[in-house]
This record gives sequence, structure tokens and C-alpha cells, in this order.
Amino acid sequence: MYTESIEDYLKAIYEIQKENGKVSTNSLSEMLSVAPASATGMIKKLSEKKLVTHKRYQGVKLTKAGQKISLEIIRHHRLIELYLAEALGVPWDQVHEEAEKWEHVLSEDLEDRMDAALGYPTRDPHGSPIPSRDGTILELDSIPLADLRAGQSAVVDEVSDHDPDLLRYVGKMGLYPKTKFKVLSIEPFNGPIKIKVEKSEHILGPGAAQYVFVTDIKGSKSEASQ
Amino acid sequence: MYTESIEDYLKAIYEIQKENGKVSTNSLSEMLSVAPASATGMIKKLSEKKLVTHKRYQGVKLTKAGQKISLEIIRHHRLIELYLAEALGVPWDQVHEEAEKWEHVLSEDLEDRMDAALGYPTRDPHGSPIPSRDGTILELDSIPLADLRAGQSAVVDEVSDHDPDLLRYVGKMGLYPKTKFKVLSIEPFNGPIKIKVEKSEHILGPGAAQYVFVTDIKGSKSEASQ
DNA sequence: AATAGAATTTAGTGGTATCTAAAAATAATA
DNA sequence: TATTATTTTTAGATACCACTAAATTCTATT
Ligand SMILES: [Mn+2]
Ligand SMILES: [Mn+2]
Ligand SMILES: [Mn+2]
Ligand SMILES: [Mn+2]
Repeated sequence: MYTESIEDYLKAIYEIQKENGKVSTNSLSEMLSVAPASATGMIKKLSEKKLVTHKRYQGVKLTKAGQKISLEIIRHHRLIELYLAEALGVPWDQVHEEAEKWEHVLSEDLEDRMDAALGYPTRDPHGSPIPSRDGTILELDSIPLADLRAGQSAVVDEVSDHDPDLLRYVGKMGLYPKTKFKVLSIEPFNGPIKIKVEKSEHILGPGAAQYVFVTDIKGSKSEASQ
Repeated sequence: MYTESIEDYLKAIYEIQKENGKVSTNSLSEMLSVAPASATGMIKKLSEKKLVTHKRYQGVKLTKAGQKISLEIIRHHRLIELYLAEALGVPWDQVHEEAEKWEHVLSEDLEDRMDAALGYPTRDPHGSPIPSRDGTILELDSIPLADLRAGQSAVVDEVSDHDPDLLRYVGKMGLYPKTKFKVLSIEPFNGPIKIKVEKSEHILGPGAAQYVFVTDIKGSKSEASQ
């Protein structure tokens, strides 16, 4: 249908749009590791195909059609990630790379079969919601672990999946989605965070704590929850 | 490593080489549904990369390096076909198309995991041998069902997997690999063939019988076996 | 308001892979 | 052998997607 490049751009636009609101040429070129001029060229093409709207020098926004395709590819991606983890035991830091390629050549029939084999799941191995076939997606309201305060406990909701090193680091202390933990202490000025998972204690760097999103916060009020 | 196009050409060259011996520009262009000029262009590129040897107007032949890659992709293809059939219940007439795309983006790690999950299989759903990781492959000596004579019984060894219609047709009468059957009658001049599979009788057209390969022939001597 | 810096776009190029049309080489036939 | 037919190659064009270098536009600062 569409080229792999087009699909990757649409996916990137969706993700930047959700994270930053505005989608600039530079942010796209950075996320996809291409030169800014390449992003401009593709933006022009996407715009002609009515997949995005674009005002010169003003960034880009997905149209309904563009978002539909974007969510379709994200669905592929996340179903694949979960399938690889569940059915073939691929570790959670490796599923992303594999899915990044496979997502573009997955048939609708196989998509459905994997969906059924997994019992119609709603989350991928990193906790990210899996879009439905008709293009709707759950919006998460979880907050970075880094914004918690000492004494609070919470449940891991989602972990950013773009850096395998982060996933291995976070996985070593058992911080998988749905895992409950407690913040024992948190040093000011973005200091290290001491947490307790199950029976064991871990120290978590602030750089990592920014990419672990949590929900179900219990205990004293968090400053970031408002 | 190599482009999808290069991999598809190498795979096609391997298959034509096995079937016809000589690999002409036209046979390649036909198998890959491209113009003869396109095949000539790719042959030039493959030749420069030392993946094939080529004498102008004389056809093409895989080098050791070319065959290695070719068998690597065929291994991907057949492992994928079997995995889809076994693990996800994809019917045998659909696995080929899915594998045709996926084979190019399968990682070595996932290849190994699928291999292990399947118990290190040696045949794909159509009976074709799966090349080993180091690039060796079993040579089959089965003959077309069409060459059998009345009264003989045999076992299906391999069915050509390029035409989904043929696979559905053949599948309807249960002629899957390893299935034993008996030839009840065979009309001369490429006439229809009456066979018995399990307890039921079927009529098989000669066009199809040419693409079903059999082994383990019992009964009166077949004219094609010498 | 003028200027400096950053972001974005334009212009021109290269690699890959395809195509059509025409030329060249080989093979088949009269 | 000469002619015709088939096969293969060459020539030239298009589409896609990336790049660098330079020009343009926007933004922030003085
Ligand atoms: Mn991708
Ligand atoms: Mn993920
Ligand atoms: Mn292929
Ligand atoms: Mn097969």
C-alpha cells in the first residue's frame, strides 16, 4: 500500500505529536535519523497525499487518514512485540528492533491470527496500549517515576521502548509493567531514587526514572499529579 | 545486508537452476515478473558483486557466495512457512505469500528461536527441505505423480507451493506430504488420474499431478523411475 | 529595528530498481 | 546460406528516498 518510509514517517509523526504536541521538521529528522532536508521532502509528499496538513515553517499534523494508517502500523508493531515476547521468548529489549521491520509486511490475516492467539491483548510488553483494528487507542495518564515522592508506592504502567540499554537496566530490577513498587527515598535536584520491588531494594538513576511511567499512586500526594 | 531485490533474484536463480539447469535472462524475468531488461540489469549487478558468473547471452550461474545467500533466504522462507502453519494455523496455500515478504527482515536470532520452537524441522509445509544454517540442503529424488502407473501406491513427498489454487485443489483431496495414496487408474495422453487417499477416491487432473512429487513407490514398475 | 542564530526549505546529486523502445547477438528455418 | 524469429542487451526515462550545500524564513537578542 504505502512505502516503508511513508509508514515510518507517519508513525514518527504520531509519536512526536503525542509527546510534544507540535511536530517540527527537525524533530522528525532527528527521530528518524535522516537529514532535515529529507524530512522536508517527505513532508511535501505526505501533504500531497493528504496524510498530513502542513503550513510552511510551521510543522505538521496528521489528517484523519494519516492517523488511521499510523495507528494501523503501531498496532502491527505492538502486536508483533507482544507475540515475540509471549510465543517465542524474545527479551523485551529486542522485540522493538524486530517489530520495526516486520510491521511493514504483516498481512491483515496474520495480524488477526496473532491477536487471537494472544487473547486480544490491550498492551504490548512495554505497557504501551495496542490500538484496536478500527483505529482507536487508549490514552494513558501515567506519570514519570521521577516525579514520585518518598513514601509513595505505585505500579509500573509503561516503559519507553526505544533504548534497549534502558530496558535491560530497568528489567534487571524487575520494573516490568504491572509491577508494584515503593519509593523509599528520592534525592533532590534529580538525584538517585531508592525503590523497593518485591523484597529487594534498588537505586534508580534519574535519567532512567524519566522513562518509566507509573500509575495507581498510593501514599502522600505527589507534586506532579496535578 | 543485501537488498530485497537481490535476495529475490538469488532465490529465483537457485530455483531455476535446480529445475532447468540453465538460468536464462528470460526465465528470471518471467519468474520475478519483471521486464527482461530489468533482469539483465540485475544480472550485471550480481556479477559485479561476485554472486553469480555470467557470460553474455549465455545465462547465469550462482557462485559459492551467491548460493550461500540464496540458501539462507530459502531457509528463512521455509522456516517461516512452517512456523505460520504450525503455530498460527495459517493454511498451506497462504504461507508462501506471507513468507515472501517476511523472509527478508527475519533476524538470525528469531530464525534460531523459530527453529527451536519447531523442534529443528527438515521440511516445510509443502514438503520442501529446509536448508541447514550452514547452507546445506537435502536433494529430493521424488518424481511427479503424473508419472505413476495404475496399481502403484506412493507417498506424497513435495507439492509445488507457487500456486495457491493448486494447493487448495490438492489439499481438498488430502494430498499433503507424507500422505500415502494409490493410483487406481490413469488415462493415456495425459488424461485424468483416479487415486485413493485413505478411504476416499478422487480424480486428479494431469496439470496438477505434474506438480505433486511422490516417493516410496510400491507396486508394478513405473515408467518414469528410470 | 537591525542583526545573529536556528529552523526550514530549495536546488542539485547519487543509488536502487523498475519500465519501454530500439539495437545487437544468437538460434531456428527456409 | 540467407532470412526470420527469438533472446538478450543497451539506451534513455521515471519513481523513490536519501544526501550536501546554499538560500530562505522565522525567532530571539541586542
Ligand atoms: Mn519500521
Ligand atoms: Mn513497545
Ligand atoms: Mn521475497
Ligand atoms: Mn514452501
